[in-house]
Amino acid sequence: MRTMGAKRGAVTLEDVARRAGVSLATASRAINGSARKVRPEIRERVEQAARDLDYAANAQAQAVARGRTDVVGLVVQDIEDPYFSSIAAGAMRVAEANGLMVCIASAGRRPDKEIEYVAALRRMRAAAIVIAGSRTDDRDALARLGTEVDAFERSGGRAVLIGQRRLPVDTLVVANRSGARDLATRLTGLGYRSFGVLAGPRGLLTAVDRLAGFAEGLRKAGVALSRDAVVHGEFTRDGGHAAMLELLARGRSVECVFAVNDVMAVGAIAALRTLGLERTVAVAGFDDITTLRDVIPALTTVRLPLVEIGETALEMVLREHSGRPRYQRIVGEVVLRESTPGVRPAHPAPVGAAEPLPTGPASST
Amino acid sequence: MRTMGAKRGAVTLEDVARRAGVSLATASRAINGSARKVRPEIRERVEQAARDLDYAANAQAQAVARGRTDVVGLVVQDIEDPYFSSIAAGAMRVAEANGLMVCIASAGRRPDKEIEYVAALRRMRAAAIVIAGSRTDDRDALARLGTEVDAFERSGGRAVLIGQRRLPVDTLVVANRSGARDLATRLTGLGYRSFGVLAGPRGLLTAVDRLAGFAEGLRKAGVALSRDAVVHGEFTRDGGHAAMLELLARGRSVECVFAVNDVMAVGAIAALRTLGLERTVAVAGFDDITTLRDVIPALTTVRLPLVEIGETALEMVLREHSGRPRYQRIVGEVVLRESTPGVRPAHPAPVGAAEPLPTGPASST
DNA sequence: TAGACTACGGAAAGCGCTTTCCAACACGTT
DNA sequence: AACGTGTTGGAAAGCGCTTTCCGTAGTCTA
Repeated sequence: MRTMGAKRGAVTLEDVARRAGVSLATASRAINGSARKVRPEIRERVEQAARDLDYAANAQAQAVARGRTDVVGLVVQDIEDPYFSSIAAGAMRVAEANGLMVCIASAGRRPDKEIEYVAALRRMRAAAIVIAGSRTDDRDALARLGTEVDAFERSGGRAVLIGQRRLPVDTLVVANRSGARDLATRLTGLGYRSFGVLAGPRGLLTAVDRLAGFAEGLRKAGVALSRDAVVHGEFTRDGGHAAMLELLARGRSVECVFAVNDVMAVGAIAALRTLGLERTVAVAGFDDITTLRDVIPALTTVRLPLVEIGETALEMVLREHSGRPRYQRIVGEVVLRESTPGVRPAHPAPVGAAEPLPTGPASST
Repeated sequence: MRTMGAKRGAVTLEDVARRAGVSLATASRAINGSARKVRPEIRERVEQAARDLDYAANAQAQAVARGRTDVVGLVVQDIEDPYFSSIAAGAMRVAEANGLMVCIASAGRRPDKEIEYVAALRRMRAAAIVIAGSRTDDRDALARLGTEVDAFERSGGRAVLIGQRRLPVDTLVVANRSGARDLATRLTGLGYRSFGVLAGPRGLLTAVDRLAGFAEGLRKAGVALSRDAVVHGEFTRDGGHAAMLELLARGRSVECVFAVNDVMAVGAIAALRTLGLERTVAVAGFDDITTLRDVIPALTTVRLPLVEIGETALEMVLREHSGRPRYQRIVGEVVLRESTPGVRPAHPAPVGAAEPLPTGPASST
C-alpha cells in the first residue's frame, strides 16, 4: 500500500523527491520553505507526493542543517507545584505563538539536577532556556550553574532566570523582599503585633528573601520578631503543616503567621484547624496561587502574576538584544483577605474585609 | 582565551579531536560512548580536551546519526490544570529515570491543536508520545488524530493515550464510568435522593462518561435524574461555579450535586457559599486533586492515581512490546468526605464521616 | 617462527536535511 | 544576432555526528 521509508522507518525527503520526479533540492525548497521559488506546478507535485507518503520532515536533521532549533527549554523545580505550572503555562503560550516546542525539565528541587538539565538543553541546542525557581545559598552550585549557562549562551543560546539576580544573565527579578515587607506593613496596619513565620527551607533564597523582607517590614513598624518565632520547613503544604505545629509546640502565642508561600499557608491553616485554632491565629501566604483561591478562610497573600511571568520570561529571551544582561523587576501586590481579619480593636473599626479578587495597591521597591 | 567553535557558535567534536590530536572517530568513541574500546590514555586526552573546550555534544546531530532520540513528548490539554500537571510529574519522573527529555505541549483543549502537536512531535522524531486528556465526540477529529498517531507509530515511534479506548493504540483506560457509578451508589447509600449534575462540556468524553456512569448508578439505586437537573459547563472552576448557579436558577431543589471533576466541584461549593447554601447542598467531585485537599468542606470524590498514571503511561510505551495495542484499565476509588455528610435520618445514625485520606474500597468493572 | 587472533586508530561513508553553485533556458534590449 | 538579466532545477558540498571497514601492531598458540 505505502512505500515504507528506508531502514529507519520514516519516510525521507528523498522518497518524496523520487516519487515527485524531482531533485532533493527542489523537494526541499517546495516543502520546507525557502527563499527560492519553485514553479507552482512542480511544487504541487511535490506536495502531493509528500501527502501520499505521509511525509514529516525530520526536525533533527533540519536543525543540524540549518544550525538552529525550534525547541526552547524550561527548567522548573516541580511541575506539580502550581507556582511552576502557572509559569509553564505562560511560557508555553508564548512558545506556541512563536511556533516553538517546549522541553520541560523538573529538577525536583535539587540544584544539581537543575544544572544537569541545563546541560542537557545545551546539548539539544535549545534556542532558549528559561530557568524558573529559586536559587539557593549554595555558592558552589550557583557558580556551576553560571558556568553552564554561560557555556550555553556562548554556544549561541539565550537564557533567562526567574527569581534572584545572582548571575550576569537576563533575569526576571521577583521582588520577594519588598513584597514581604509590604505584607508586614499591611498586617501590622491591621493591628497584629505578635507574629510567627513559617520560613521554608533554610538555603532557598526565595524563602530567605521573603523572611528577610517580612522581618524588615515588622521592624519598621516597631514590631519585634523573635528568633524562635521563625520555623523552617519544606516549601510544601506538608512543610507548612509541620512548621505550624512546631511553632505552636514552641509555646509562643502568635496572632498572625506568615507562611512564605501559599501552599505552606494552606498547610498551616489545616494544622490550625485540627486544633480548633483557625479563628484564633491569622495566616498569610505569598504567591496567590489560583487553585488555592477557594480555600477557607480566603488567603491573604502577595499576588504574583505567575502566568505573565512565564510569558515575559520567554518573550524577553526571544527578543533580540544587545549583549548585556537585562534585569526586569516583578513586583507583587498585597491582597488582604479573610485569613487575616485584623485584630478586634477596643472600639469597633472597619477591618480589612475579604477581597474576592486581588485588587490591593501595587507595592514597589 | 577559549577557541570559539566555528561559525555556528558551538564547539564541535572536530575541535575536540584536533585539540586531542586524534581522529574524529576516536574522539566520538572516547566521549560519546560506543561498543569499541579506546586506550585509557587516549580517552583521557580526549576527555581533557572536551573539558577544556566546554564541549557539549550536539544531540540533534547524534539523533540524526544514530537514528533515535532521547526526547519523548507529552500532550496535555492545559498544563496549569492540576489534573495534567500531576500526570506530567509522573511521566517526567519516569523520563528522568530513563535519561529522556520531555517535550510538553499544552493543547488548550482544542482537538486540532492536539493533532498539530502530535505532528510536531513526529517531526521531532520523539521516541514516544503520551497523549493525556479526554477525547471528544468529534468523530472527524478522532479520525485525524488516529491517522497522525498511526503515522507516528509507523515511522518508528510509540504512542500511548490516557483516557478513552477509542483508537487502536496503547491506552490507559480511565474507568470514568464505573467510578461515577460507584460514587452514585455510595451517595445514594448515604441517603440522598435528589441529585444534580454539573456535567462539563457536552462533547468531552471524560465528562460524558462520568455523567453516564453516575446516571446509571442512580438508576440502579432506583433514583431518577431528571434531564434539567443536568447542567453543562466548562471543565474548570469557573465552569463549575456558573453551572451551579444555573442549576439553582432552574429552581430545582437538590440535596446533592455531582460535579464531574474536582475543580468544578470547588467552583460549585464557592457558588453555594455565596448563597449561604454550603451546608444545605452536598457536593461531590472526581479526580481527588492533591492541591484541593484542603478546601472546606473536604471534597467527596473519586480518587485517581494521577501521578502513577503518568508514570505507567510512559513506562508502558517505553517497554518493548509485541505489536498489538494494549489497554490497561485504571480504576479510581470513591472517597467519602465532609462535603457529602449524608442526609440526617429521622433517628440518629452514623454518618459517612470525613476521611482525611483516601481509603475507600476500590471500585471495579 | 609461522599462523591466527585480538585490540584499537583512522579514513570515509553514511544519517536526512539545507544551501551554495552552476547550468540551462526564456526574455527583453540594442 | 549578440548580450545582459532573470528564473528555476539539479549536483554537490556541507551540518555534526556515528559506524563500518580497513590496516597496523601486539599477543598467543603450536
